[in-house]
Amino acid sequence: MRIATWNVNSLKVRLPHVLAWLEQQKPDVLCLQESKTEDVNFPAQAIMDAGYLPLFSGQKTYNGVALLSRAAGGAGTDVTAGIPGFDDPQKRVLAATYGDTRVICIYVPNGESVESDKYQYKLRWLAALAEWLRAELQKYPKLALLGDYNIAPDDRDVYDPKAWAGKVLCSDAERSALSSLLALGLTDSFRQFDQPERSFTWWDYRMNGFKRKLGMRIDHILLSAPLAANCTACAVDVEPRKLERPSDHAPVFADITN
DNA sequence: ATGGCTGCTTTGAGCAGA
Repeated sequence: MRIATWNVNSLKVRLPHVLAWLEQQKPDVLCLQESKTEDVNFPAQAIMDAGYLPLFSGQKTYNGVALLSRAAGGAGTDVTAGIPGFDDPQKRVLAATYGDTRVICIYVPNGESVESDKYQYKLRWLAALAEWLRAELQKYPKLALLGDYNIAPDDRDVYDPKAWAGKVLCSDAERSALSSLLALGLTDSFRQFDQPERSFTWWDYRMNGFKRKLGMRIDHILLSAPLAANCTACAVDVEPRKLERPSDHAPVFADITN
């Protein structure tokens, strides 16, 4: 199966790009973040017309996550929105089971800056996520955690690591929180394979960030051991970032046999 | 040089993103 993640920065604006990408890449499950769409306005019909079944948890203006799965593979089951026990009005988590694979779509808080209250919220949020995942992994040995983590794991994932040292997305506490997720038994599927230098998933709209290759790798696919063992590829597809009115993020996909 | 783009919002200046 092919699983993928894409922060679309408004599904309303990016719907044509998403439909084209589904047609071209034919993922079995695509996780979306920043749909910025209330559920009542979710473009479910257009998604279904493209041969996909949508699950969504959204709100006006900010956040919003969705899971799109190939209709032939059936709808997801055991759907969970949010982190159980973590009271949060922000719509950032959606999980569903496809066959025997648990797919969890996450939109980690940005954090704004290490001095911000939003940074503390980010760290609390990540701690709650890790606690919940510990239980999820017990229930679902085949688990994939995909999304916008808003964390660059390593200096090679940052265009200018010296300038970003200690800053939000790169701070020790954030990288430590990511390590805690990996310590649960998850693998960064992207680093299972040789990758081009300067592989990124987000580029600032300003200052021609994309053309100048000034980006960060902050969107990730983490796989539990049984899935990582059967993962045959993981890559960033930068093509949608070249389109008119692109999202500032590019999609990432992973291929898993069986 | 704290800007710069983009999307959104009881429509227009301000927030948020990263």
